[in-house]
Amino acid sequence: MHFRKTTEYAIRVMVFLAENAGKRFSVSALNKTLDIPYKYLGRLMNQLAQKGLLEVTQGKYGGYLVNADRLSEIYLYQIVDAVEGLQDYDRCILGFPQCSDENPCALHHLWMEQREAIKNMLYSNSLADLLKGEFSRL
Amino acid sequence: MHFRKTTEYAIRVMVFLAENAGKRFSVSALNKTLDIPYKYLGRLMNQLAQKGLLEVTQGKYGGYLVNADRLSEIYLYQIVDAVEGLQDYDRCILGFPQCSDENPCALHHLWMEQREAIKNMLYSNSLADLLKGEFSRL
DNA sequence: TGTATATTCCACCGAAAGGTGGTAATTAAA
DNA sequence: TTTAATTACCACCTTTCGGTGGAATATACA
Repeated sequence: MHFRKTTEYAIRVMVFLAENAGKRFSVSALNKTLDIPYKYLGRLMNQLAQKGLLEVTQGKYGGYLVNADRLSEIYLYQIVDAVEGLQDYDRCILGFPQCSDENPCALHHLWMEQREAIKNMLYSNSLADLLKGEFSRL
Repeated sequence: MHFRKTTEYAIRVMVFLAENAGKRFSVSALNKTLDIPYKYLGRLMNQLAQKGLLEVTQGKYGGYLVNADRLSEIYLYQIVDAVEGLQDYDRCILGFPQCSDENPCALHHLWMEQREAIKNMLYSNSLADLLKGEFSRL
């Protein structure tokens, strides 16, 4: 049970940029401080920028940044969605396509609880919440 | 956020054998009813048998079974451990090696809650609990 | 003891995730 | 207008996971 490594990277970068909101960082700067492979990070940053999760400027002195006034609009689920998608959170843990509340598999209720709790965590916490250290629950 | 496919397969088989405790099934029988690739399943069954999670007899009319009186001794965490290991449940969600309760990353407390809840689910529910549909929490 | 039906074991194949290399395009500023 | 620093893009490499093929081994029973 784990997030993809790429998702881990994405959250790491976004949290870092949130902590340094408004400042612009090049890929090589991020690479040095965050210990994420340079080239792979470059591709990831591009992906996050295209999803609108951060702002990018090209050319010399260019780089990536997150604006301070956007921190409360960027939720964890958006980061996860941008890199690995959210499909997993609607899937039967045993992979039974017919599994549902009405026709539950042996782990359905048990798993639903966990899955919904995680979903809730992802949907109710923005970057701003993380920085404050005051976490939200729906 | 998901279990490996192999873990899904393992839980699926174990739950099925639990529901049919005491009966012996060949790989091809399991393959037909559980929709898991024949050859891959064979390897998985062998692995589960070696971990002591089920009993196997070789040769004609051989196959795999779980004894009814062992259902309350086999916990979900053992199945997960047998196939993908339990390392993930002690890892920082951002991959920071120095992350701890004293020196938490921005998601530490939030993530700990979820992680511990899942751990708790895995450690407190046996196959017997699943069949009864009466789930346990520590 | 021969045969059919099993598991076991080993090597390989294929797809997906993670990671690298090279070059083109973009831009600030000397 | 040239140069340096940067992102963007494309193709490829490596590792891991999921999956397959085939032969060796075990065993019930006719």
